[in-house]
Amino acid sequence: MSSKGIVKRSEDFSKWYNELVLKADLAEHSDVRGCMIIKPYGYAIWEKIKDQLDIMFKETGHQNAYFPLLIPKSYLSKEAAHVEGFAKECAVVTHYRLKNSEDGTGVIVDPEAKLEEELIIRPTSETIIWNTYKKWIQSYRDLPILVNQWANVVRWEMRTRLFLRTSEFLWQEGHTAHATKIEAVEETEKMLEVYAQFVQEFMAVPVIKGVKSENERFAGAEETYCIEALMQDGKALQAGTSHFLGQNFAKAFDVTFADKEGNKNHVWATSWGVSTRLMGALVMTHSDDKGLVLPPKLAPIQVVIVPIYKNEDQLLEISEYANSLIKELKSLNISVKFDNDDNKKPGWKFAEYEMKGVPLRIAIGPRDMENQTVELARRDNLSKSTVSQLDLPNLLLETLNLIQNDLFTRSSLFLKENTYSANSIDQMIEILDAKGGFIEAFWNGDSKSEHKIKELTKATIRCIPLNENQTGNCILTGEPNSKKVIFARAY
RNA sequence: CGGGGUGUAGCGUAGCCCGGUUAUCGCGCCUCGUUUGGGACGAGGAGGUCGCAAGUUCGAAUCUUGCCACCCCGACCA
Repeated sequence: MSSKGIVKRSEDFSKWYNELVLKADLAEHSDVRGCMIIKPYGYAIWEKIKDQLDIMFKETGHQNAYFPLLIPKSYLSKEAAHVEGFAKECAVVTHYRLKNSEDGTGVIVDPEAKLEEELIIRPTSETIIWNTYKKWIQSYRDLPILVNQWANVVRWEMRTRLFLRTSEFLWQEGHTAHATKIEAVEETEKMLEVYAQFVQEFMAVPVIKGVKSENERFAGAEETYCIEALMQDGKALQAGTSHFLGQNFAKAFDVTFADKEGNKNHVWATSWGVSTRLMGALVMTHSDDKGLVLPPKLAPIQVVIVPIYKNEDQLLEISEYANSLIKELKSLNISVKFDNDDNKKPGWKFAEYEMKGVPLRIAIGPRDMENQTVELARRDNLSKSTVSQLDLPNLLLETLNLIQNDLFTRSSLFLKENTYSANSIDQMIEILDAKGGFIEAFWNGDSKSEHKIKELTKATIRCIPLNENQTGNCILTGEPNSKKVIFARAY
């Protein structure tokens, strides 16, 4: 690899992703296995994601709260399926103190300081939250509880990738409590809709909404709703999940409420989350061989201005114009950076901002100043044009909107073009081996068939699409009246 | 956690098989000057526990063992 650029997607998609994340300054590996350092530029994108989602959660009536990182080990085991799902990947705190080692070479765990009850670092917070909700809920008047928390969680993963799967990751987890099943199901579906809207409208990533098969369901859920996205290499990525938890956690933690008639009932629950994995989806959906491509709505810098000059006077003149332009752009809520760093040449800056995915670049040189123009370059399609300085701010605003739309149009087309239907296992394997993608096929609903298909094709059922009533013959068994599902090889 | 690979300056690397002066080169970094419309050029300079630990040896980047990290492929997963 040269110190410039990154490997091509067509050569090694996985390597391309890794290099891009590092070179675009999004994140790097920490010294602790499986953990990542999210760098300021990467974190700025995450903050944009977070801020927008937070607005949307609040618009739908939710409030933020914070529950502890450490959870008593015993809580996890209260819900059988839940402990089954998470026990194998929990970090455990066993001691609360260190002391100097006797040979003076460092510190050791103080064996005297063993915890009576070991604590686990949350892999998710259902247990501690439901243990708390028990205290919060007595009557139907206490319901619904609509709470979200922004937090970090730890799942001890065997194989990690920056953003896509790390041992510690950032996410939000919504946890709601309801008096009726209908209301809880509605909440689950509502939040799935919020996710779908956010991902499509802000990330410009098209998704398929559906529910998971039993195998793929969240540990402890009655039903897991999800949005599934398709990456450029033809692999699927689960972008968000929303779970209808039924009364499982209410029963496990004995959370009941008195209804209007005074009858005691168990509370109905939901939980839903998206994580820093969305960053991975963002990268793998839009970016190209020159680096990151960001949708304007999530770009920390939407417009970069690069001056081109031969002497101080020219720079001064360009700066003067640039500063007045910046003022106008700020009033239009466009984030802009004027890069007048004299140590870097324009060509270097061009490449750098392309790597970082800045949607629009303006280059201004003496020639432009003379003609009252600027050179405008779009990151998404790499087009360049010379445009008038007159009414430039509005043009930029329009172009940013255009880019946002074009990205979504393009990724939607990709999704459409890479969604196939298959009538036989052989055909499915053939398609998957050739180009990946989503495969629509019929499935008899049996877990055993699902496992068998996975064994044969390495593809899993990504989801059973919502509002899909079509039936046909099962791709494995040929059974009639099987339901239509989406298969793919997945991250 | 299994199989394979890699680890040498901030980054990328040569040297390792076959042990022997002061560890190679490029990029980046610092200073000065010239430059600036697609990753500039010259001169000078700084920068190294050769992943970590132990062992073999007169002598280890090089050989042996263990450990760690990362990458690829499996199993598991958001």
